[in-house]
Amino acid sequence: MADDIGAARRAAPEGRALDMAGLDQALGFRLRLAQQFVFREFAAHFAPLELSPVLYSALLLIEANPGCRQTDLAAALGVRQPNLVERIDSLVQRGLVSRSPDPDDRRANVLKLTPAGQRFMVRAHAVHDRHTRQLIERVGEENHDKLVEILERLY
Amino acid sequence: MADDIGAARRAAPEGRALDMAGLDQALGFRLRLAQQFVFREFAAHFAPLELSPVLYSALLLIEANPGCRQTDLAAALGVRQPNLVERIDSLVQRGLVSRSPDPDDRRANVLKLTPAGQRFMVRAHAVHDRHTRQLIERVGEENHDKLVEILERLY
DNA sequence: TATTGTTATACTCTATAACTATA
DNA sequence: TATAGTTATAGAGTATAACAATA
Repeated sequence: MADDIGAARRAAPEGRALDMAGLDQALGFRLRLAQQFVFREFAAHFAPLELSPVLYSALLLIEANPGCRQTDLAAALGVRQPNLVERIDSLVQRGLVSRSPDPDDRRANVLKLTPAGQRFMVRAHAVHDRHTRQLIERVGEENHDKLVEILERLY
Repeated sequence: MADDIGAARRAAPEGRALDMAGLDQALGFRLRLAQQFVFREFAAHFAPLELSPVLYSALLLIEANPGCRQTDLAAALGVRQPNLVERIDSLVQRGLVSRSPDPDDRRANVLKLTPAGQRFMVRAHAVHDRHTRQLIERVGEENHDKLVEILERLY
């Protein structure tokens, strides 16, 4: 008997599970783990396209709003302007986005997809569809939709 | 008329709202904004205690699992061991946690709350309760519970 | 050989202040 | 005066590799 207990202990040396003390019912804790998971899945899907969530979101909004300005894009993405500059730089350098001064307001830049950027987005949309379908498979379509609805209400 | 349009434009210089192109229905996008919001609220509530979400979670688990090891704590928190070391350091330096070598396995450390740490957690629990009640007020209790349930299923 | 804790390091995301050029 | 974009910088959070001590 004592040997069996010892064997069980040796067979499970991956560490002892802790009493979670209700932490697993805390919204902030769940949000952090869930976001880590979803972003890891996103990164795995989008690795071939070398797109982070914010880069994909930026391309998506520029596609839907050709001629938009960086200020409005930052506000829509929930990112500060200074943190958007280098990311736009990278999209311009990759030939996906054009940034040109707005003739009506020469302080502002006008953002558009280049033809290469438009072709690139065909692939990106397909990858995002696969990513989304995988998430829906994981939690069920009702739960997925409910999740988005409540999260939208939260913020 | 033209003057009115001009006035309306000047009265709303906060920027133009963009076509969100379905981005606001994307789970990853919603998760990012929701987590930003919840963490900001958390930070506002816990500023007097100088606790980040991970620091509070660590204290909570040490309180519920006196004598636990850093490996198991890191696994429970969803954090890598190297990233936990300095945070434990700070809790030890603040006199809230004691870290002593495990006599049964001298590679390992044993973590416990100090008496000061136990007193500190009375305040921390009260602050977390207020934080949680505010989140529940925002989305409703049913939605809050549903949210935690689905997020738990997601990860 | 494998594991615990640690150090060093790097990369990302986020935040603010201050600058420029325009308005 | 205020705004658009930029630069510089600082602070979290997270990731891996490699090491010493111990099992």
